[in-house]
Amino acid sequence: MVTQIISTMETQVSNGPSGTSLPNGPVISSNGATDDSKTNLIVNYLPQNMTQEEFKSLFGSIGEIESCKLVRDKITGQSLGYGFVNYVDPNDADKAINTLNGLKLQTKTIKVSYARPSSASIRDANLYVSGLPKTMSQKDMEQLFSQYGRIITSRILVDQVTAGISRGVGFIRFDKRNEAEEAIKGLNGQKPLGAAEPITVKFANNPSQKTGQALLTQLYQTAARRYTGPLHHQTQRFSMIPSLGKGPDPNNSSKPILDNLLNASYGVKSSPTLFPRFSPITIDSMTSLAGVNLTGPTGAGWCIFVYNLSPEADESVLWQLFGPFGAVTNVKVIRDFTTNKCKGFGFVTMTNYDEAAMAIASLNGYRLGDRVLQVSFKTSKQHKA
DNA sequence: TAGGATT
Repeated sequence: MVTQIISTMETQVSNGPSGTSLPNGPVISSNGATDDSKTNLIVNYLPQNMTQEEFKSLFGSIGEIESCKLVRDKITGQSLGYGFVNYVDPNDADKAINTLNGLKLQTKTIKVSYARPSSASIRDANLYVSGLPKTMSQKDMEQLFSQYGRIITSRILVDQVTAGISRGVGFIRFDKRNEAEEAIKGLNGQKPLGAAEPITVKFANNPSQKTGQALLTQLYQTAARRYTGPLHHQTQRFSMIPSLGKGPDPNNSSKPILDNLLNASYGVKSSPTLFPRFSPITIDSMTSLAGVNLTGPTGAGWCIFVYNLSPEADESVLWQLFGPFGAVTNVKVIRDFTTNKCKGFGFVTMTNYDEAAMAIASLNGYRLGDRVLQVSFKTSKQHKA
């Protein structure tokens, strides 16, 4: 059965660093070791096909990175959908959380938060819960489990076809493994207050522990994508565009992501009716232009010219706009040297032609606040201008 | 009855 995630509600407990802070630069403790609790971030819910390079490019647009790593499966090399970014400056880590947490990339909404110090005690602390009453919300479930420790994430799976009815199964990740153990002891086989049936609580399987068949399937898909490009879900991708006009994801408790940065242009009435719908004609006409006077796809990918950005626009705006369409390798806002304000345009590099074409077809003419964007493949003529 | 949260 097809399922989807209800949400990735944040817990009330802060995941932030503790201890004394310095205004700038790495924090050095008395024993000489660097304390990266204010610079090291964990990034979750990354798109499956995002590469290390794209990952670095996205987070490097915020500030200087000390190190970053997209975590991969040791055997298949596939992304595990999360990674770490350690900034040089704690202020940039803070900025990355404020501007990139909640960013929509393809079908995912990424989560950016401080990484907890690595420790054996925080591993294998994820629980699988089944037999939950269908009426139990994510909050209800957290309330039930929170007596056993600090909850890092929780989710309830829902049926897609019945528009979000709980399937009665979910996950609870505790901060510490021993907290998860206590929750199993206390809740497995117990009936929640008012429930007719007892719930089952056990350690979740590690998602990377796949069956041989699943591994083969994954390897096959990986190989197939090398030749045919990523699988496309155009309807899904397009359905995300009107959401640009709706502001931050209400399921994500991050601060209003881009509102401040964009003169609240995401928050006001960016009418979906003004949004140019997918047009096969548009795509065909662009396809016919390929190779005529475009700069792509040399090396890094297809370069896209974005015109009529506001003076306040920054790189995260471009990630926000183009990320949902596919692999973005680089974004650049062109700024005035003296004022550091955006000069009204920028560039985006996308790996795949069809994803770039789709982004252009969708975003050219898109109203961003009180501005109408002009989006096209970068041409040699524009390059000279 | 199945998510990609610790390099």
